[in-house]
Order: sequence, then structure tokens, then C-alpha cells
Amino acid sequence: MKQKISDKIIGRLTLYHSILEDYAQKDIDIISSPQIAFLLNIDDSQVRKDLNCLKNTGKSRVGYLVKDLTRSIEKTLGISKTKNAVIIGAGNLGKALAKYDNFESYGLHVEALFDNDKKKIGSKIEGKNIYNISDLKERVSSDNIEIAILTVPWVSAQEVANIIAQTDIKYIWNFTPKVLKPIEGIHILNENLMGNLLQFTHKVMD
Amino acid sequence: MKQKISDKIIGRLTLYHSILEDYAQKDIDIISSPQIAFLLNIDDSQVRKDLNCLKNTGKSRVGYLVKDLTRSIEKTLGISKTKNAVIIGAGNLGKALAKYDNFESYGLHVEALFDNDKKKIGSKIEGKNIYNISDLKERVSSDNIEIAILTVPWVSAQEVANIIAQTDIKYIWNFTPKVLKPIEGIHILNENLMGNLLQFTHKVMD
DNA sequence: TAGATTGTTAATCGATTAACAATC
DNA sequence: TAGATTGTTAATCGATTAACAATC
Repeated sequence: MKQKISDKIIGRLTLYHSILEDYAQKDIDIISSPQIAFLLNIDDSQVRKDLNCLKNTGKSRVGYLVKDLTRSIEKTLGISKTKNAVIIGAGNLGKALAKYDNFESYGLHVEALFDNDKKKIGSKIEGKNIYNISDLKERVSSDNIEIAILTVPWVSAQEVANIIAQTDIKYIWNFTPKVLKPIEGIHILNENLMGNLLQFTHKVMD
Repeated sequence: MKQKISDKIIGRLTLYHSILEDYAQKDIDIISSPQIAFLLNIDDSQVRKDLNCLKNTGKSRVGYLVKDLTRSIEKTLGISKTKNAVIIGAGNLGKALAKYDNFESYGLHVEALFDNDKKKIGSKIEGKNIYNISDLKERVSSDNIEIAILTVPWVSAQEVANIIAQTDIKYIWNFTPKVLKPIEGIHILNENLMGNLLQFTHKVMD
């Protein structure tokens, strides 16, 4: 808890977790660092080093217990304490994320969606209400919402971010390609899709 | 072209590009490295170092010309030569990505979508046809499709990846939370959404 | 035992930050 | 000029990889 775990390691831990779920589903009890490393195309000593950040320990000559390791990762990632979020923008991307059941299993609860389209307001997605964006502030203050998932068209992104800034929300997960202006007291994560793709194609194509 | 530009730099260049488009839209001709650095919360000397990878050059005491810099970044990112892609899985996420107009402007052309749902097959999204997944191989070979954007439910992810492996497609951009088994001759990019969010919340919450 | 794997240290590598002369 | 900014080098920092003794 005290020890600092770097971004990179956190990112890999979620991938390990996904692999472990696969193993569990196939009723495999044991996994080794070279096996994980192979699936992710990384170094096996890195896997072991990452896993040493957890207090979990493997067995020489054998490997790690899938069950125990899964639990350790979940504890370290803080999946236990659920964070509440709302999705702002009930277009296809917003709907897709509302249905993304992986969020729940990683401790992210999507409470509701918000939009400005009269046709959408009042309907439901995946059992979650779609509210009017103008009601954001009052609705968010009653529940304990920490995160706004921003999936509006990029032309509206900054404007909506400013609205979010007036609520108690402290984190914006920005799926629009617009770089938002820094806002006092709000942390912004840009989900830079094109950047990720270009990193990939640039590395690999010639 | 010869010089190697790292992943990290490529990712930041797309963010710079997005900022430059903003400036251009507001008819601002000049931008400085501290301005960019402020928006992204990074070091200004890093911005200058990144920009030095381009052959573009700024002006002391003034900054960089927005127009010229935009063009330089576009050239470096290889946006000029369009890559063709198909989206596999015409659910909400697939539809959202089909509509994501940023793809085109960064040189990624989505040719069509594929699904196994009879109700969807034959219809169109954003002017793009939705075809039967069983026709993937033949359709892909006629066009010059390099990339498959994988947006199927995670339970089908590996199965569909194996189908893709039988085509001429060389790159899979995996939006499912399933870690795919390495496939000979195919490059896989895992869009690790939960990892990204957890990196963020872990860094920032306590 | 023999051999595969962990845990861990040391070596390498690369990315970020600091600093500052040169510029206009 | 004075002051802000670039371009670039050096210093720092952190992440990855290599290596190997300890283990069962």
C-alpha cells in the first residue's frame, strides 16, 4: 500500500489478470512467468519483477497459483473499492462503454448516462438512465460520483468539460480527440486512440 | 525517415497535432513549446526535443508556425499514405469507431464492417456496408486491407482472431479485454482500456 | 538427481528533466 | 536593449533486460 507501483506495472497487471481469468476458466491451477511473458511478448524476468510488487509469492520449479495470484492482483489494483462514474454523451461510444461489463469487474460502476438529445433523455441503456446534461450538477452531488467518462462529439468536448468542472466530479476520462484545457482541481486522462494506433503502425510498418 | 522515432514521441506528436488544429481554428499562427507543455502538463524541453525529430524548425524568441508544424507532424506520422481497415463486430463500439471521423484525418480508412448477426448484415453504417463475417476472407483479399479492428464480445475474440489469421490482414487492433494468443505473422495491439483507467486512478487517488 | 522456475542483483538501455548559450 | 524562446548538451531518473544462485 505504501510502496509506489508505476503506471507501466499497473497496466501490465491488468493484462496478467485477464490472462489469469482465462487460465481459471480452463481449470488450470498453475501459471509460470515464461508463459505469461510469451502471451504478452515481454521478458519473463519483468513478469517476475512485477509480481514481486504484490506480496504474493510463487514456487520455484512450479510457478504461481492462478487463484492466489488473481486475488493478489485484484487487491493491489484496488478493485475492491468501487468507484462511481457517469458517461456523458449517449452516442454509440457512450452506449458501448455503458455495456462494457469489464468495468464492473474492475471496480468501476457506471451509475447513469447524460445527453442533450431530447429523444434519448428518459430512455435506458443496460438498465442505466439517460438524463439531461443540464441536470448533471444536482444528480452528481447526491450520488458519490468521482469520474466522468466523456464521449460527446469533439466539438462539444471543452464546453461539456467546463460543465463537469462545476460539479463534484474530480476525474475526466476523455475519449474525444480534443485536448482539454487544464482545469483547476480536475484530473484529465486523454484516451489517445489515434496515438495508440500510430505508435503501433509506426513501429511495425515500414 | 531513417531515424527511429519512439512510441512515446509518436503518441505525443498526435496530441501536439490536436492542439495545433485548435490553434489553427482560432486563427492563431504561432505556438511556443511552453504553451504546448502547459496544455499537456509535461516539460517544455521535452516538447522542443520531440519537435526536433521533425526537420521543422522554430524561431527563437517567437515559437513555431502553426501551419508549418502541423504539416511536419503529419508528414512524420505517415498520415499521407492511407491504411485500409475493417471493423469486425458491428455492435455499439464498432459503430462508434465507424463514425469516428478522426480516423480518416489520420490516414486510417475504414472500408467496411463485419458481423455474424443476420439482422445487421446487409445494412449500412456511415455509408459503410456490414458484411457477413464468413465472407471476410474473400472480401479482404480483393481490397488492400491491412488492419482488423476487433470489437466483438470478448468471448468470441480468440475465435474471430483465428478467422482473421486466415486472411491477408496483418494487424489486429484489439478492443476486447481478452488477451489474444500470439499468431504467426500477425501483429496485435491490445487497447487496454481498464489498464489505462487504473493507471490513472491509481496514480491520482490515494 | 536433473531440470525448470523463482527471486533478486547488476548491467543496460532509454526517456525525462535541468541547464544554458545562442538567437532575434 | 531586455527578455522570451529555441536548440542542444549534460545530468538524472526509471524501466527493461541479463544473469544466476537458490529452490524444490
